[in-house]
Amino acid sequence: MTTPLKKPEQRPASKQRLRFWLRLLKLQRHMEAVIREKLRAEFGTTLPRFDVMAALHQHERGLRMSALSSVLKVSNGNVTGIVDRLVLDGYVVRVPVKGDRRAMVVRLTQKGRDDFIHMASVHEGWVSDLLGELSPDEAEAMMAGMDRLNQSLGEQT
Amino acid sequence: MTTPLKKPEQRPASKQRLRFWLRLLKLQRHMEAVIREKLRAEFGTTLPRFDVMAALHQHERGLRMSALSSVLKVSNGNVTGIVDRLVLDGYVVRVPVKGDRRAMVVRLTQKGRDDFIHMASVHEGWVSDLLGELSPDEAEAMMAGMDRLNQSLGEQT
DNA sequence: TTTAAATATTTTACTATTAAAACAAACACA
DNA sequence: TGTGTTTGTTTTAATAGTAAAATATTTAAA
Repeated sequence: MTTPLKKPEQRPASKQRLRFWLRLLKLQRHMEAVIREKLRAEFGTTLPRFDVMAALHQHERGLRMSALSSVLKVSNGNVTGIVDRLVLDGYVVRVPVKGDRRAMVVRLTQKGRDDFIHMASVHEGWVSDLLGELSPDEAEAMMAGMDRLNQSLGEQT
Repeated sequence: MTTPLKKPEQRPASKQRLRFWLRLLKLQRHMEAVIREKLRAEFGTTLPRFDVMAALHQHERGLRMSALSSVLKVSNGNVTGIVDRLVLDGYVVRVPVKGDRRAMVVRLTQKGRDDFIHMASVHEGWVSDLLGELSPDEAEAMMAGMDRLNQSLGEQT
C-alpha cells in the first residue's frame, strides 16, 4: 500500500479510467440509439441487419456463417437468425460451398447491394452530423488513442 | 456543390467521422464483451442487471420505474423484466409510492447493496486493466472531447 | 476402414430489447 | 360530478443476443 492515509485518492488512475469508460458508453449508446431509430424510421430496418449487410458489402465474394459471426463478433446462433430474416426479405442468399457440405456462404443479392449502398450513404451523413462538434485534428488524435486501445485489446484475450 | 471534379475526396470530414464512429464502436463492443463475460463467469450476473444495480446504488432512496428507465436510457418494458428478475433473486424490492397508487419505487435490498459494492470494485479493476494503455493525460484529453460530444448530443434530439 | 476428434451450422432455452397496446390511477376542467 | 386526457407501469409481439446442446460433415488416426 502506498497511501496509508484516510482515503485521499485511493487509486486515482483506476477511477479516472472508469470515468473514461462511462463517458465512452454514454456517447456510444446515445449515438447508437439515434442511428437505430433513424434506420427504423427511414428504412424500416435494424442495426444488426445493417451490420450484416455492411460486412457482406465489404466482402463481395460473400462470407461463411462462421466468418460473418467472427467479423461481427457475435455468436453463430445470432447470425443464423438475422440472416434467415434477410433471406426472407430477399437481401441476401445462402450458397452451398463446393467441397464442404457443412458450410454456407452468405452473399448480398443485387437488391441487397443496391439498397445497402443507398442506406450507407445516408448513414454516413447521420454519423457525420452526430459528430459535428469534432474537429479533424481532434478526431485524429482520439482515433490514435482508440487504435492503441483496440490493438492492446486484440493482443489480450 | 463545391467539388465538381471526378471524386477527389468527396467529403473527407464525413468519411473521417465515420471511421471515428467505427473505431469507437469496436472499442466499446470489445470492452463490453469482456465485461459481460467476466460478470457472467465471476458473479453469475449480466450487464443490464449490473447497470440497474449501479443506478440504484447511486440513488440510495430508490428510483421509480420510469426514472430508472430514463436514467439508463432504455425502455420501460425492458426495465420491468430486469427488475422482475432482480426481485426474484432478492437484490431489489418494489415499494409502493404513498400518494400515487400507479407508481413504484425500486430500491436495493441490503443483500443487493453488499453484493453490488463488491462487484463494483472488482469491475473497476477490470475496466482499469482494459484501459491500461491510456496515460492519464491522454484519458483526460479524450474525455474532454467525449464530454463535448455528449453535450452536443444532449442539446439535439 | 472404422473410429475418434474437429469443424460448420442450426436449434434450444433463456435474457434483453423495443414499440405499441393495454391498464390503472391521477388530473383537468366543464 | 362526470368525462376526457395525461401519467406510470405492465403486457404483448417481435427481433436480438448468449451459451450450450444437437446435427451433419470432414479430418485424423489407428
